[in-house]
Amino acid sequence: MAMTNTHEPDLLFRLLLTTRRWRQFLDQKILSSGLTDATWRPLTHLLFLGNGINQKILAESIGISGPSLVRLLDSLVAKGLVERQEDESDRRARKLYLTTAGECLASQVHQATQELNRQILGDMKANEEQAIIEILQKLENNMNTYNEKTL
Amino acid sequence: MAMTNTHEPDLLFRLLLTTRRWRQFLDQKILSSGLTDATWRPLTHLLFLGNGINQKILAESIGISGPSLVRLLDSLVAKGLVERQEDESDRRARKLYLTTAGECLASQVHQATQELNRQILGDMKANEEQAIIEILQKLENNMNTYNEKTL
DNA sequence: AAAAAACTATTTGCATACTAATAGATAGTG
DNA sequence: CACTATCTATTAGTATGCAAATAGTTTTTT
Repeated sequence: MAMTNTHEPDLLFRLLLTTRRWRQFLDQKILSSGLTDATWRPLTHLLFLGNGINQKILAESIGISGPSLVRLLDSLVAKGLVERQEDESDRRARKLYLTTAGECLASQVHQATQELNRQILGDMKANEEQAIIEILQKLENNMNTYNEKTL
Repeated sequence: MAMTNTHEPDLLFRLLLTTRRWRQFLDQKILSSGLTDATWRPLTHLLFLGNGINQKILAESIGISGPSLVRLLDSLVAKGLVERQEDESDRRARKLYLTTAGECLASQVHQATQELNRQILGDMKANEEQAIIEILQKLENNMNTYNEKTL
C-alpha cells in the first residue's frame, strides 16, 4: 500500500515534543542542584502558596491529581524538606509545611528555574508570550466545550 | 515568612498543563475506539512512514527513545496489529509491518485524531498556527544553544 | 584478517502520571 | 438523630517515559 506521505506533523504533536523536551531540560539542570527529577515543583508552589495548605490545594496548583501528589510528598517528607501536620479543624486533611531546609531549597530551585526559563524564552516579546497564552487558553476552552457537547 | 503572592504561572508551565490536558483528552477519545492509551501513535506513524522501516526510525518519528518504543511494540504485536520481521541485510535490525488489522485500525485512529484535533483547534487561523510553531522552534533552538554553551 | 568502535534492539530499574478502590471524617437531609 | 453524600488522603495497579547495561551485528581501523 504505497501511501504518499502527506504526514505533516501537526501543531499538537509539536507542542508535545517541545514541552517534553523543556521538561527534561529543566529536570536535568535542577537535578544537578541536588533535587531528584521533578519533585521540585511541589516545593516552589508550597513556597508561594504559603504554609498550612491542604494537599488538595497543592495538587490543583501543580495541575496533578491527588494520588500523584502523595508519592511526591512522601519523597519530600523523607528528605526532610516538607512536613505533614494534622488539621485540627478537619481531621481528614493534613496541613503542609516547608521545613527550614525545604524553604531554603525551594527558594534556590525557584531562582534556578526562573533563570533557566529566561534563557529558554530568550528575547521573546511580552506580547508574543501573551499571544501564546491566549491560544493555549482557547485550546482549553475548546476541549471543555467539546466535552460538554458530547457528555 | 509571609510571602506575598507574586506567583504568576509562567508560560512554560501553562504549556505543560495544556499539553497534558490535550493528551489525556485525545487518549480518552481514542481509548473508547478500542486501543489502549497512547499506543496509537506508533500505528499511525507506521502507516505514513510505510512498511519495512526500522524501530529506530519509528522511535525518532514519534519522538521517544528506543527502549520506550520496545514496550509499545510488544503490546501492539501481542494485539496482532504489528509484526516484527528480521532484516536480511542487517541482522541487528527488525523491519516493522502493519498487519491487515493494524492497517485498518491505524487508518481509523488517524481519522479520529484528525477530527478531534480540528475540534480542539477550532477556528484558529493558519497564521496563528504558524506563529506558535515558530515560537516552539525558537524554544528548541534556545535549549540547544544553551546546552552547547554549557557543555 | 584481527581488534576496536559503533550500531540496533532489548532488558532492567527508576520516576511520574493516571484511575479505581478504600479508610476515615464531615456535611447535608430525612 | 440517623443515613446518605461528599470530601481528603492513601493504597494498589497500570501506562508511559527515561538512562544504563547487555547481546548480537556491522563497520572501521590497524
